[in-house]
This record gives sequence, structure tokens and C-alpha cells, in this order.
Amino acid sequence: MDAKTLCLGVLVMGDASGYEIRKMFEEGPFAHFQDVGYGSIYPALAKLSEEGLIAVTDTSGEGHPDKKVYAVTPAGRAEFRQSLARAPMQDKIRSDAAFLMFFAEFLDPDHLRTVYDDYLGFYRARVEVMQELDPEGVPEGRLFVRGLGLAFYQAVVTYMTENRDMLLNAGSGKADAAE
Amino acid sequence: MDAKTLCLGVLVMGDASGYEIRKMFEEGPFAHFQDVGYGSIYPALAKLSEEGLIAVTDTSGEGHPDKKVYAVTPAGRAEFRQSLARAPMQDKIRSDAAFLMFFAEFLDPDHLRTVYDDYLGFYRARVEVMQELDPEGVPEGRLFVRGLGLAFYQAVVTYMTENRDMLLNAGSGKADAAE
DNA sequence: ATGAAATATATCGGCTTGATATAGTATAAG
DNA sequence: CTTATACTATATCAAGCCGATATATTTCAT
Repeated sequence: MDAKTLCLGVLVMGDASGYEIRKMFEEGPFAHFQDVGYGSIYPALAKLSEEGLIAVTDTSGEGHPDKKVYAVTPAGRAEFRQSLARAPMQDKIRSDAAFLMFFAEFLDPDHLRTVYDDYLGFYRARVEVMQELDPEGVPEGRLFVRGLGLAFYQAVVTYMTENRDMLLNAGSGKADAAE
Repeated sequence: MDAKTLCLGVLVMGDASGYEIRKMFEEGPFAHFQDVGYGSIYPALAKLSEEGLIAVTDTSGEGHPDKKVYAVTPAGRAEFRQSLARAPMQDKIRSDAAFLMFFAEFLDPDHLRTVYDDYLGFYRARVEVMQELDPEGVPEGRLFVRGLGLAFYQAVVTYMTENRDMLLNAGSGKADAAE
């Protein structure tokens, strides 16, 4: 999914600035399955403006820092719909922690335990945060995706907890012997 | 994790060519949690060679297309170990399918059902493939990571199956009414 | 013998990533 | 009241990655 479509996705839910769009991916509803930074957002908003898919309202000098609020146009709405239809859909998972644990024999046991603890702690925290969310008035598609994310996090926590010893016993430094 | 470290990771398990490294991420043991393409692999191998971290053996004219087999040097092994220690570890999940399903109201019901079926089918297939793997002689770190991947895939399949109606009922096209 | 599929290396434009620069505003502490 | 800290906000840039493409040989089934 390219930055333009991600921005449109936020804007069809309501007007927003570049900064506000970023927050949606940093801590908001998209944080669990998409990401996009300022380096992509601002150029994307510029292009979308050029193409007439969004409209800008510059709200400078109104008691806050210069702020540009973007609103999606009817053409933008149509384009968003078409982008969704065009989209491929293979998930991309990039887990450096999994790569590390794969090479458990290469790590010293202390480091391995730290990696394990941090990783598990991170996912435990995610589960807790997501469980507190109030589903009041949230459309079903969004509820479904939230539940999917939660199911994923819970599966990781459960597996990590049940198989702690399998991983930590692997870090006995046998890899040094090679060659 | 940068391309250089990923290449080193493959090479510490055994000598390989660029093409063979790619296959490890396309269908091999890393396919479930990392990815790297030719556009990153060949430049990475060139740099690693320059730095003396890997050694090349050109095996042209031996009954197969030109082939360069790379082997990690002791310096490369040390560098790999240090890269692992340096690595951050926040997982990055990029799911276009989840983004689509989040906007279920914007999709027409047929398309939504297709997305659902494809997505579920894909993960079901993954589960089946992974369950067939033989754990004979595989180090514990790798077993652990394989189990983690399997747990994740199974959680997705279970959740998707149990909550099918929640998603598909959402595609009633109410989004058209807006504005 | 023909064509399709697999093996193999390499490059390139476009895009993303992560860091950095800049600057105004809010707020709590001293 | 002034200082420091955090937050809001836009923007850019180098480095690196991604996906597509070009090229060529070998293997294998038809």
C-alpha cells in the first residue's frame, strides 16, 4: 500500500493535517498493521493536492503553529475506492527479533534472555492496551481488524511463555566451535 | 536488519550464491519473518567482499550458468555476531489485507468476500506447509522460531474462521452515503 | 527439436526509512 | 516571570530497499 492510499484512508475518516495522519500510524488505529513516516506523508499530500484528490486549508496565525488541514474531495473518495480494489494483499512480516532467536546459539545467554524478556514484554503490553479499547460505535470492519491484531498478539504471548526453555537452553555457545 | 547482516546469516549456515541466498528468503527457513531481494543482495555481497567479511569462488564453465559461491571469513563471523548484538527488535507488520478489511464498508460485498477467502486460504496453506516440516536435527533456536510462526498462522486462521460473519456483514455499502 | 521452467547475475528508477532542521505553543516547576 | 520540557507542526535529505527488468545458460518434459 503506497503512502498516497494510506493518507487517503485516514482522510476519508475525517479531515486531518500531516502531523495528525502520522499519529494515526504511530499510536492510532493503524499502528498495528501499517506504518508511514513524515518523509512519505508530506510528499504524498503534495501529489494528492496536485491531482485534485484532496483540498488544503491553511490555518496559519490562529493561535497554533502553521497547520494545513486536508480534506478528501469526491474524486479522492473514488480514487481511494479504486486503490482498495487494486491492492495486493500478501502480509509482510519483518521480525529482527525472530532472526536473532533463530541464531540463538550465536548469542551469549544473557543477551538471549534480554531479547526474550523485551520481546515478550512488548507483546504483553500490546495485549493489555488493546483489551482496554472501547468498541462503542466502531464499524464492524474496524472491530474485526482489531480482534485479529489482538488474537495475533495473544498467540505470540502464549507461545513465548510456554516455550521459554526451548529457546533459552539453545544459547549454550556451541557456535564458537565451528571452523 | 540490513541486507548485509541477512546475507551473513545465511552464509554462517553454509556457503551459497546470491541466487541461493534469495531462495532462503523466498521459500526457505527465513521466508516467514524476513525478506530481501536481488536488488539488495548483490550490492550487499559486493560490499561484504570489499570489507573482507566474505570470500568469493567463481565457478564459471563447470556445467552450469556463471555462479559465484560466497563463504564467510572469520572476520565475517565476528561481524555477524556483533550485528546481532547491535540489532533493534521491534517487529514490523505491514498488512494490506488488514487495511482493506478495516475499510470493509467501502468495498463491494463480492470483493470483500474474495479478499477474505484469499487471505484465509493463504494462511491455511502456510499452516499445512509448516506442519509437515521435519524437526530432525534442527537447532533449538530454529525450532522455536518455526513454532512461533506456526502459532501465529494458526491464530489468524482460527480468528478469521470464527469471526467470518462480523467482517462480511460489514460490507453493506453504507460508505457511499457520506458527504 | 522446441518450448517452458529453473538457475544465475546484475542494474535501475522510484519510493520508503530514519534522522535531522526549524519553529511556534503549552504547561509545569522554580 | 522565566526557564525548561514536552508537544505540535512542516519539511527535507542521504542511504538504502523494492519490484521490475534485462540477459544468458541449463535442464527437462513434450
